[in-house]
Amino acid sequence: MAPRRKPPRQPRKAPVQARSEATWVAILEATIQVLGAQGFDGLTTTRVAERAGVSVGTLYQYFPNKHALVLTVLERHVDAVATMVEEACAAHHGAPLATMVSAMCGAFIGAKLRRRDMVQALQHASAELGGDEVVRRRAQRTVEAIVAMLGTSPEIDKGRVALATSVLVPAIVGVVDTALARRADAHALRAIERELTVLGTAYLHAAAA
Amino acid sequence: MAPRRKPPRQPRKAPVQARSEATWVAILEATIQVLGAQGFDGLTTTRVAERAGVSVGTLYQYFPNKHALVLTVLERHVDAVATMVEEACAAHHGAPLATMVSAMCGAFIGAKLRRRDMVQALQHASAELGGDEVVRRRAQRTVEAIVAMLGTSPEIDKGRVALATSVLVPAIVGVVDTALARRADAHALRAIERELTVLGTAYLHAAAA
DNA sequence: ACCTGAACACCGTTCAAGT
DNA sequence: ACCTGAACACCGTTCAAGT
Repeated sequence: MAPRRKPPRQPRKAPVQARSEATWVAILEATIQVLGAQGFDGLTTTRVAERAGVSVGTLYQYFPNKHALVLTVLERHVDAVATMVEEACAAHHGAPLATMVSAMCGAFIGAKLRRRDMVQALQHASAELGGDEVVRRRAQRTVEAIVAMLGTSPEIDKGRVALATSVLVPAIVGVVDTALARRADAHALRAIERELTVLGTAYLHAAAA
Repeated sequence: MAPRRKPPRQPRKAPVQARSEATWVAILEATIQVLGAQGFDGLTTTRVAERAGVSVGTLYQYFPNKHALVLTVLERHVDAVATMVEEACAAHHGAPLATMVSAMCGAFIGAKLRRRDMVQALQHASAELGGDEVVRRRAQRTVEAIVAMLGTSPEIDKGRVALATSVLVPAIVGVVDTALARRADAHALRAIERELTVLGTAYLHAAAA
C-alpha cells in the first residue's frame, strides 16, 4: 500500500515479444479474476502471479506496482464504456433532443450492465489513488462527443451546451453508479433510464431559456 | 488490509470512563490529522496511535480495525452534511419550488465546502469497504426530509415526488462531488449551484407532466 | 530477453504482562 | 479498568542468479 523505502521506478515498458505479450495479457486477466473472486482487499500480487502462472518477479517486470495492475484494468473498462457512449452520440446527430438524451443514457447503462461483474469489482478501486484521474481523462473525449451531438439540435441554446453537458454528465453518472452500487435490477434500471431522459431533456430545454 | 487468520472480534464497546472518552476522541482526531497530512495510503495504525499519544494496543481497544477508524470519521462527516441539508429543507416548507431546490443545493455545497479538507482526505476512503454503505444509510433520512419539503409544493405531482427525489439526490451529489474532486473554486461552485437549481427545478416540473 | 523465488522492510493485529 | 509493546503473520517489492 504505502510506498516503500526506495523511490518508485519507471513504469515497465510494454512487452516486445510474442511470449511476453501473452504474459502481459495473462497477468491482466488474472487480476480481473482475482478481483472478481476475492474482492479488492483480497487482491494480492502473489495471488495474481500464481493465477497467471508466473512468479511475482515477472509480474513486476510488466507492472510497476499493484496500483498499476488495477488501474490498467480500470482504464480498459472505462474506455469500453466511453467508446459505446460515443458511438451512440455519433449515431444520433440531428435526432430530436429527447431521443439524443435517451440514446446516450441507454448506451451508458447498457455498457455498464454488460460488464456488471467488472463494475462491481472495480467499485472500490475507482476511488483509489489515480482512479478518478483515469475516469476524468477518458471522460473528456466523451463529453466532446456529447457536445457535438447536442450541437446539432435546434432545441438548445448553443452558447450553453458546453456548460450544460459538463453538469449533465456527472449527474447521469452519479445516478447510474448509485443505482448499480445498490444492486438495482434490470427493471429498476430501465425506470431510471426513463427518469434520466426526462431529467436531461427538461434541463437542456430549460438551459435554453 | 486483508483479514488475518483469526475471525474479526466484536467491535469494541464505547468507553465508559472520562479518561477513556478522552482517549477515544484523541484517536479519532489523530486519524483526521494523519489522513489530512499523509493521505489514505499513509494512514498507519502505528502512526495514528503515536499521534494520539497512546500505544497501538490501546487503539485496538477502541476500534476493531483500521477500517473502523476511517469509517467513524466518515460517519461523523456525512452526518454533519446531512444534518445541514435537512435543516435547510425544514426551513423551506411552502417556498416556491426553485427556492427549495436552490436552498438544498446551497446547503449541500456549503456543508461540503466548510469541511473541504476532510472531503479531500475522505475522498479515497469513501469507496472502501462499507464506505458507501455509511453514506447510503444516512442519506435515507435526508431523502425523506427532501420529500417532505417538496410535498408542500403545489408545483409538483405528489405521486412522483419520491421517485424524482431518489433520482435527483444522486444527480446533485454526483455533480458536486465531481466538481470537488476537480478542485473547483468557490466561484465555479456557485455557477454549479445555479445550474443544479435550473436542473432540479426543470426536472421536478417535468416530472409533474 | 525473460523468468525465478528467497530476502527485506514494512504493516495490521494480538495478547501476556503491567499499572 | 486501562494501557504497553514485543511478537506474529502477512504483503508489496527487489535483485542476484538462472534459462
